[in-house]
This record gives sequence, C-alpha cells and structure tokens, in this order.
Amino acid sequence: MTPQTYVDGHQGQALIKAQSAHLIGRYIVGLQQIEPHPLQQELDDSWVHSLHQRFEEVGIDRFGFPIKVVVPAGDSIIAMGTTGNDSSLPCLPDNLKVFVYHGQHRVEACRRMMHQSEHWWCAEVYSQEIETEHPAEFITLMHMGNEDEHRLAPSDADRFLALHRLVCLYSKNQVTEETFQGNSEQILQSVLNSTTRQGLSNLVHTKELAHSIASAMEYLFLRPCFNGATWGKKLVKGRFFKLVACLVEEMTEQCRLLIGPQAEISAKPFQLPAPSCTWDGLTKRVKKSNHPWKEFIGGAEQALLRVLLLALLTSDGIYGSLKDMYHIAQHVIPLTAGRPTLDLYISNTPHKNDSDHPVGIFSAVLKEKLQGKASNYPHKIVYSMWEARQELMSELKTYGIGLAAETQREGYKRLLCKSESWWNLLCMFKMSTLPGQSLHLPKAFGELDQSKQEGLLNAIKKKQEGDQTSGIVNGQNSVGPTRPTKHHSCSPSLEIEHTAGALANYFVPGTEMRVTRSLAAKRPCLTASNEEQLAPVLPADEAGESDTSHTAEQGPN
DNA sequence: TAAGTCAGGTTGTCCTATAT
DNA sequence: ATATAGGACAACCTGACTTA
Repeated sequence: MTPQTYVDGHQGQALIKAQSAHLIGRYIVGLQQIEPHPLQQELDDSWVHSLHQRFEEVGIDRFGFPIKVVVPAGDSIIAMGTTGNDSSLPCLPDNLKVFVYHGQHRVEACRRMMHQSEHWWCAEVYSQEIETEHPAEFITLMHMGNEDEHRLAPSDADRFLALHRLVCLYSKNQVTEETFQGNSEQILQSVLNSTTRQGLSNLVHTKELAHSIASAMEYLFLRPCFNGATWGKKLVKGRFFKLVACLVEEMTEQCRLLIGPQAEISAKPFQLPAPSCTWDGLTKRVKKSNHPWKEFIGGAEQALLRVLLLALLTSDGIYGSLKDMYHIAQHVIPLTAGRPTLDLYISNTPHKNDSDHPVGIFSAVLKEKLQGKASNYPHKIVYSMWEARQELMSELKTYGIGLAAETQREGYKRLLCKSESWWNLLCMFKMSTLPGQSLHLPKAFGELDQSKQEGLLNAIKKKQEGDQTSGIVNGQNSVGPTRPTKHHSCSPSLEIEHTAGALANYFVPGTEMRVTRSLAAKRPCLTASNEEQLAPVLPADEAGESDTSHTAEQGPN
C-alpha cells in the first residue's frame, strides 16, 4: 500500500487520539445532570418527537448508543465513580453536571418519557481538557456526531441470519434462554418496520422453517430477494412449518440448478416478479435480449431449460395453496383430535408449542402408534394432504361442507362415505374409529354404498395389499411410520432428481403455474419412485440440527 | 414499427377487530 | 395491554390495444 492511502486517515487519527487521551470512562448519568453543550446546534423538535415515539413503541437502547459528554471537574471523579449494583456500569456522582456534545436529541427525547425511572443514559465521559487542549478536534467531533452516518443498512436477510445464529446457539445450550431472548429482542428492536419485526419473529420461531431459510440465505444472490415482512406473514399460514420448509428447500435447489456451475451471479435474475414466473411468460420473455437471465451461462433460453422458482413463495400459487391446506386441516383436526384442538388451532393466538400446529396435533393423535418415537409420519400425512389438496377442496364443496365450526357429525359421515380422497386421507391415521367425533371409518371405501359382497371383496383386497406393504393402508406411495428416517445419498445429482420429482407434486397440475410443472413433463426420470423418496428425505429433527451446525459454520460473518 | 396508454391482476404494507 | 391475523388499499407490473 502507498502512503497516500493513509492521508485520509490522519485527521481521523487525531480525533481518536484526542478522545482517548481524555476519556474518563463510561458511566450511567441521570438526565437531570445533563445540559446541552453551549456549542451544540439548536434542538430539532420534530426529530426529538420522532425519537420519543420510537422509544415508546420499540424501546430504548442506551448501551448500544452511548452519548458523549464532558465533565468540568474531570480528574476528580475518576476516583469517585460510585459503582452501581454488582457488574453494571458505575453511576456518575449525581452532584456533577455534564455537557452533552453528542446525543442531545436522544437525551431530550428520553426526558419526555413518562416514568422517572427511564431518565438516565449511558455516557462516555470526557474531561474538559478535550475541549481546551484539542479545540479544533472537539468542534469536528461535535459536528461529525450530527452527520449522517454512512452505514451499510442491514438487509432483512442479515437480520434473519443473525437471529437464526442466536437460535442455533440456544438450541445447542451454548447460551442461556435469558441471553438468547435478550439478544433476539435487541436485534428485533433495531428493525424499524413493525411488520418486518413480526415477520422475522415468526420465521425463527420454528426450527425446521428457520433452518431451511437460513440455508437458502447462504446464497448471497438470494438475500436481496428475502422479505421478512411478507415471508413471515404468508409462509406461516396454517402453521405448516415443515411443509413450507420443504418448499423453501426446493426453491433453493431450483435456484442452484438455474445458475449451474456459474461462480458469480447477481441477484437480479432471481428478482423477477411472480407474474413473470409462469412457464408461458418465461418462454416468451427469455427470448428478449435484455431479460435478466442473460447473466446465466448459455443465456436466458438455456437457463430456462434447467429449472426455476423463487418469487413464487409468497405469490398466490403458494400462499393460496397454504390457505387451502388451512381449510382442509380445519376439517381433519376435529375429526381426529376433536373440537377443542380445533379451537386452539384457529384461535388467533401466537404459536407456542406442538399442540397448535398440524404436525404436532397429528403426532398427538398417533401417539400410541408411534410409541413416543420421533417420526416423520405425521408430516407424511400433511404431505399427502398437500398432494391431494385440490381434490380435497373440491369434494368439500361437492358435498356441501363449509366451515369446520358449522359442520356436524352427519356431514362428516356423509363425506367419508362419498369422497374417496377424504377417505384415503383419514385412513392414514389407521384407526377404525376416528377419536375426534367417534366416527366409524369404513375399512373399504364405499362399503356402505355397495353390496356387502363387494365390500367384503374390497376389504380382503385391501388387507392383502396392506400385508404386502407392512401395514401401510394406501400402499402406492406411502411411507410406513416405523421406517427409519435417513438421508439418502448426498450426491448432488440424486438430490436434483429427487428435488424435481418432489416438485412435480408441489404444483397443481392444470393450473398455468409454473415452470415446475412443465419441468416435470420434460424430465422422464420423474416417476413415482422419486416421489416415494420425498418423505424420508425430509430432515428429521436430529438431522435438522446437524444441518444447522453446518450452516452456522459456513455462514458468512 | 415504435412508443404510449389503459385495464386487469398481484403483491406488499398498513389498519383494525379480536382474543388472550 | 398486547399480539395476531384478516381485510383493505395503494403501488406496481404486464399485456393488449391505439396512435403516430
């Protein structure tokens, strides 16, 4: 480096020297001791007002943003500093007056707080010699305090990752719950927008979802596409955390395929608005010369032959489907777990524990069958709901079932006799009597409508199938509850095929949505055998945690 | 043919009712 | 009092149509 590089720094160094020579220490100072420095600019009332409002709404971070003051009787207080209770900062003796030269607006805003107990701040205390011995530097310091700081504003993704790292520390017992809560709140408080605060908080609440988003955010080019407010509102709809976590993982995988072996890529190609992400839309648009995908290897048209997905997560394609799922779950829950559980599920209360989301509820229903073992099976049920959601929704309509709260036992009885998709779904619970409403579930579909003979035949047939698939009711693509969850090969190519296979199911055939569907059609390898792999590959709780340590270590800092 | 305009549809954010 | 979730609304984008 050339000496010129340092020229700019000389003045800054002088400022730091002046300060460090006269810094007495950090103290807690009562507001009644603080007066504005005579050289300070006039107070801007509207600025004080907005600060005060923020203090009221979000809170005050006194230690994160200490003010700077000079104290006339500098040297004499060094010895006097009365220590506060135990390890906290010492309090400045309250007979001393200090002059604030950096942070007077915060002080003034803090004065407007109702409670006397709020009237203090954390201050860097300087002796008055800083002013007499370094008058020029002092003026500059005071001015610099008012300049806009050219800080790099953290993005939602940065905030999310910080929160997620805290979660990881906490879940590995490396910090106490108190430390974890305190630091999370500190980070959230620094977010100005309340919707964003809420959203981020929702997203880190559940391990599975938080982990999947964190791995997506490992890709720098995806970070600008992350919107804490919208993701945190829409993706938690119906509390299908694990399902959404899978969707996020799919999305990440798709993006990885899209960029191919390319090393560096900007975020632009991933910021296409959702309406432009339909297969038809893309087919037309990638032909244009200035399409954002021109960055990709081989150009936009080649990239299209690979894969895609992204802005869709919060688009109507996903959000609408989650709303459907929510509606479906509101019928499955009273049937299996009972009305009180439904009330808890649909009450507008914060997500607290495993009793208020579908996977947790289904686990409780299946408690005896699972024998307390961690199992992916409840999620498998959710996944089957997801696969069949269109049919499930339309059959509700066909058989005149409206809101769950208004549906009587008779209505469900009719539904289970007439609708095969609903019968199939409820069969996954493997109960002859559904405990929620004490409803009998016929062993074979349509048993009541057909002659007894046919029903018997069906029952025998089903039983035989069941034996072959070791107790699985719907033998085609189900995964048994006792089948151990394990990760299949980590080979990227296998993952890709697997991913694409799963995608074929994620999107609704028959809607114009979206690349993935056509993708499935283009890939002959996407068969039922791939589908079958999906559920077991979904990370079990333990696997999720090991993933976490992985991402935490690799994540940028 | 290119530029401009309008309508329709989607998304993201703000507001508010509600339940604890 | 607080937090959630649904609804409303404004901003934005796209594509079709019109005009020079």
